[in-house]
Amino acid sequence: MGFTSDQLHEIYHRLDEYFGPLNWWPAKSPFEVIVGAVLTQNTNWTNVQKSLDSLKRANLLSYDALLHMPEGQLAELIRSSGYYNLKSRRLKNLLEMVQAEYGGDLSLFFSEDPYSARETLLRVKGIGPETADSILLYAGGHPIFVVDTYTHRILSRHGLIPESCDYQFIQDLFMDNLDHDAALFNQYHALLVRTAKRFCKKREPLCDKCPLGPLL
DNA sequence: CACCAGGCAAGTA
DNA sequence: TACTTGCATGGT
Repeated sequence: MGFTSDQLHEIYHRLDEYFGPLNWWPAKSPFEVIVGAVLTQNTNWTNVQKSLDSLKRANLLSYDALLHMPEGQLAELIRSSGYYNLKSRRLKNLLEMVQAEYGGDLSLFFSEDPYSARETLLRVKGIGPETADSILLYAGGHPIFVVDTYTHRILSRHGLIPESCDYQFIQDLFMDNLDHDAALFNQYHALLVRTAKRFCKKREPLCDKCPLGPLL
């Protein structure tokens, strides 16, 4: 396919000029980013924010509090995020891994080589590629590109990739053609999400107001 | 009322 | 390997 690194750079520059800096997941602790990354699986962020507020209001948004909290109590506190039983278990799986393998030291975990850390995250039940990569990029500051349904939708709707390509293919597309720069990957992913929400909604045709243009 | 939202794992053939 | 289904709340 005629997909060049020039096109990936062009997309970035058009969106960056249109939206400006989006400053995603700013001023939050790595721990809070991790919790949010699990809670937001297939779920609107406003629902996740309610859960984070509940935890914070109860003074329970901390590594030790969540690690030791009964699974059922955690489920109640994150109820608004949906799939709360599942996500309670998934959060605990993640914290228990950090406890067992890094003695509960998150910064030690993030000091690992990002590709090793990614394999470790993917071994945790409930942590898939998008959640793992969000944690590595937005909590760990590692230059790992995050792919999501929006990324897939924008590229496929503009005819740049086949509908059928998988997570790894799309991630490789970005990581093989862009500098491995965490700030760039952060902003690029945020731009794609913003663009999809405004101009590339599900079950709608190609939008002629998209800053990428109908043809790119 | 139907549909969507920053997924993932388990089951089926 | 390639589909399908369960998980669940809250906003539009």
